[in-house]
Amino acid sequence: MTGKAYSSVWLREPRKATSPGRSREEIVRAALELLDEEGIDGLSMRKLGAKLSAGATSLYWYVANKDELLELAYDETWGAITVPDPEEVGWREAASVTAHSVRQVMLRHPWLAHLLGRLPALGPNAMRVADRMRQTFKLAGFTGYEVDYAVATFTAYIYGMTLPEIAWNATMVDGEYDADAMRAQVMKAAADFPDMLERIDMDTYEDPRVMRAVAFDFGLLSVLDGLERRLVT
Amino acid sequence: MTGKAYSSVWLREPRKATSPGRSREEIVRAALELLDEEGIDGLSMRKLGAKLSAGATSLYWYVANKDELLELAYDETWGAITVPDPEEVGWREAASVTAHSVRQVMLRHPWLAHLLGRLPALGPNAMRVADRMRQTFKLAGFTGYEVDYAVATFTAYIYGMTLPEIAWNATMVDGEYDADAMRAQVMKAAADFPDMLERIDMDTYEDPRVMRAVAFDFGLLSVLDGLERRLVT
DNA sequence: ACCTGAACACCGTTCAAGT
DNA sequence: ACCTGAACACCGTTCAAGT
Repeated sequence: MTGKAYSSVWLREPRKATSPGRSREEIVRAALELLDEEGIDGLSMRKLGAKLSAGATSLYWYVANKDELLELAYDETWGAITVPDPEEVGWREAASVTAHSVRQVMLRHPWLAHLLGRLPALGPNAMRVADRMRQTFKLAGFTGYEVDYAVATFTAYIYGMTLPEIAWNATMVDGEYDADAMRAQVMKAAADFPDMLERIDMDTYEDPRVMRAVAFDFGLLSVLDGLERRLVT
Repeated sequence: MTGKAYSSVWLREPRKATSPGRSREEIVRAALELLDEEGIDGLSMRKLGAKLSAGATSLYWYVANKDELLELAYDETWGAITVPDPEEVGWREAASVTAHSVRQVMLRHPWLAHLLGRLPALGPNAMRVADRMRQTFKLAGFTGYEVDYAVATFTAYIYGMTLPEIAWNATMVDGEYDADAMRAQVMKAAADFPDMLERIDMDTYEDPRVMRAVAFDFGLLSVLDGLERRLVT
């Protein structure tokens, strides 16, 4: 039992770029547009083909399947992330800027939420970011496996915090909800839990955007403090 | 523009349970089996219908659509989570046990990864867990909005850490990969990043399960320490 | 009150056939 | 080397019709 090799776009040679016809870049760019405009369900091979005035199945010449295409689009978004050089700004500042940048990019491309737990991130852009993160936490003083643990904890926080935010935006903002109706209904759901009700009584639904941002900073501070504490003991 | 009301299974009255025919519980149970056995793509209304020796469309009598069914299955899994009473064991112990319990349940139902960022969690079981978590962090000393921030940070960490673990399991274990081939291929992907290569040179792929568990505890300790630090300042 | 089958409007992917 | 259309095996959901 040799097992089948793990497969990913990045581990295969791309079609060599010849001049005529379509190109992989063109296809990925169009896919990104479709994803940003219509979300994860808005991207189908047929629609993408149509957008490029091609048959849906022509795309399979450039890309093995839809997942490969998503991997390419995925990595593209990693390219937009700012990771300052920790040597220049210090590790805490570098980590903080990175965290906010990842959050912003995720909020700008909500369809990323559907890919994060599903596709490997082995593309060059994702690698670049991962490498910089490692440097950041090494500079902080972590060594050996602890560098990985620190990076994992840090990114886990960012993902875990931003994912529900995306979900919220999707159901609330896009769903053009009625704030008061929503509030009443959540109260009903929380009816048996006095502690939950108490919370809802606060002005929770006032300005969710600001709330979310404040919460993010609060948690980020906590996580960085907690990681720093590992260094002194 | 009044906006459409936010909708969720929990906010509608269920069909009243009459004796004959199928029941919502029966359907949800069958759906859970299908999800656990075949994953998120294994659940289709047609397959589920067949499993219950019914026409696929019969299910629409009990459930408005597939998402509602998923919401019900989703909440069912929250029922399996252990949340100790913080008054009895102390807030740090309660938080720690809860974190490990959530991770275990997620690993046992990997399809949860696809729902976490997508569906609201307003079911009774999810509410129970959320309520207990709030109590835990209130006991720790948080007040007002900070209770929410602390809970959000805590759960963000758990989700963010476990999600990639599920993804890893899905591609690696289920894909019955060849460890050495995998290793070589990731090296190729990381070729331009000396820092990444250095990491791969360590015995990273030795026993991922243990590594993951250690990493989880490391991060959990950090997050709880970081949150605790918010209380003293 | 509950269940059905047919039908609609979609999917991703394969493949033989074209240029 | 690149593109095509037809075809296969699926989807979720609606709805008129049955009992």
